[in-house]
Amino acid sequence: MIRDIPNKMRRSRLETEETRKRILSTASRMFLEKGLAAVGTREVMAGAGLTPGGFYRHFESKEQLIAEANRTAFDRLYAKLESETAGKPPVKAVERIVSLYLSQSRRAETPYLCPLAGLGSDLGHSDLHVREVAVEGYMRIVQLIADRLTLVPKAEARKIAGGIMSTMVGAVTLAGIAEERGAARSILNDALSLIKYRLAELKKKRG
Amino acid sequence: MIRDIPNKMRRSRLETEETRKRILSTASRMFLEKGLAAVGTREVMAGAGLTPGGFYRHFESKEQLIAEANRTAFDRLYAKLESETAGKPPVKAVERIVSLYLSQSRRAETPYLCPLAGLGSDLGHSDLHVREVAVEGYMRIVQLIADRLTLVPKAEARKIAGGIMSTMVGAVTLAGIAEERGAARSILNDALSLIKYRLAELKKKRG
DNA sequence: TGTACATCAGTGAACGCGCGTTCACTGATGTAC
DNA sequence: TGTACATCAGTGAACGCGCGTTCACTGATGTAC
Repeated sequence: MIRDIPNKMRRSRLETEETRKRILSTASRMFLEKGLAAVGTREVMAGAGLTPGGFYRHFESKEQLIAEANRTAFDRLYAKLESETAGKPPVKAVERIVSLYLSQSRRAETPYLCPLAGLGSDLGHSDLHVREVAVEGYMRIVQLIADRLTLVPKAEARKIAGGIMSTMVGAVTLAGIAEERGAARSILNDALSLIKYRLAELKKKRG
Repeated sequence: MIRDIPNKMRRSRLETEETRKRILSTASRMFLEKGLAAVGTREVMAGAGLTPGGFYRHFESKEQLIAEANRTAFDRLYAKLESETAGKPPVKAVERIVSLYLSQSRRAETPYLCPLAGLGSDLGHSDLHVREVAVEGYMRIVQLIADRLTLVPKAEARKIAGGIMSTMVGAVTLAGIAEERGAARSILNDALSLIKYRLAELKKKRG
């Protein structure tokens, strides 16, 4: 993982850009797994194969790192949900999104993807810029879902997508608390049932 | 708020018990408002009119305080939801619970009541004991809701209550991020719509 | 009921640690001529 | 194209702060007789 570039070298612009992306990717993963307060700038830099001081060549502060790492996470999540639903019929696409979203967990095979689910309350206590990034990410994903609910008018699709999003965020958050207990599974199942109930009604309308 | 007991006095057992309750009540409020990491033991003690050192006469560690403060918050929430729905018909009672739950916010008039909503992801990153208290609190509230869905079999009522709980927790968490933006209101409205949609079906069945 | 003493709630200073951040330094990169 | 120099990515030690926690101390409470 750590590249074998000799130390104390100035890097080319390309390498600098790659380093920055590596820090963001590392930070994004660590924040989602452990929470914002529990991950320090040293730990992120070490994870990216660097020493503490270099951090401030790329970011002004930890807050800025948090904001950008979350943007990175939202980008990755959005791209995944988009590619996994490409070409699928409307309701099936949404069901796929819900299935993917609800499978986020602390387990290594299905790591957290969405800052809203992995860091929800942390984000609520963060500064304005971090919250803006989070709200923007929320809006984008709600829109992605709404765009796949083509059976109903756009305004209604957006409302339904918003409701689904709240349910998914709550379920993943709660399952994260109840992990390693049977409770986690039933929390996710109950949330899935509620969402499917609403989607079933849409199918009925069409049919 | 601070009682005028002279300093450096040993307190009677009654006073000691009152002090402990005051610390828990203060901590509970502060944690819900600011998050677990952002509130220190000093700040809690000062809020309760005490000095830092006294903390360890009542609690073994900050983790223990967190666990007990959350239990206190769940007790208060449960009591409120119970008293506010006493004597109400089934679906109306659940609608009342949903309305109360969704009105939690950072505003002083409607402070956070539920650790799951105010501290969700923080709890997921806490130690086992804290998570156990949270899961227990979750279970109690789900059961409270299920007990008010008498129109359907108990197992189904529990599933529906679980789904509603995820939706509410997610919505309040997201609204907390989007605060001071129009988004917060629409997040809560969309969640309410999804829940009402499910409850409407129950009423239909009965009628 | 009165006296002597151990208990322990609360004080406030101090400890040690980890954190975000700063800084002097290094030396290849990129640029100016 | 070649040379001289400013730039700046990365290093690793250090700073300062706030945190959780500890501790010697105080003196009223509660208890033993």
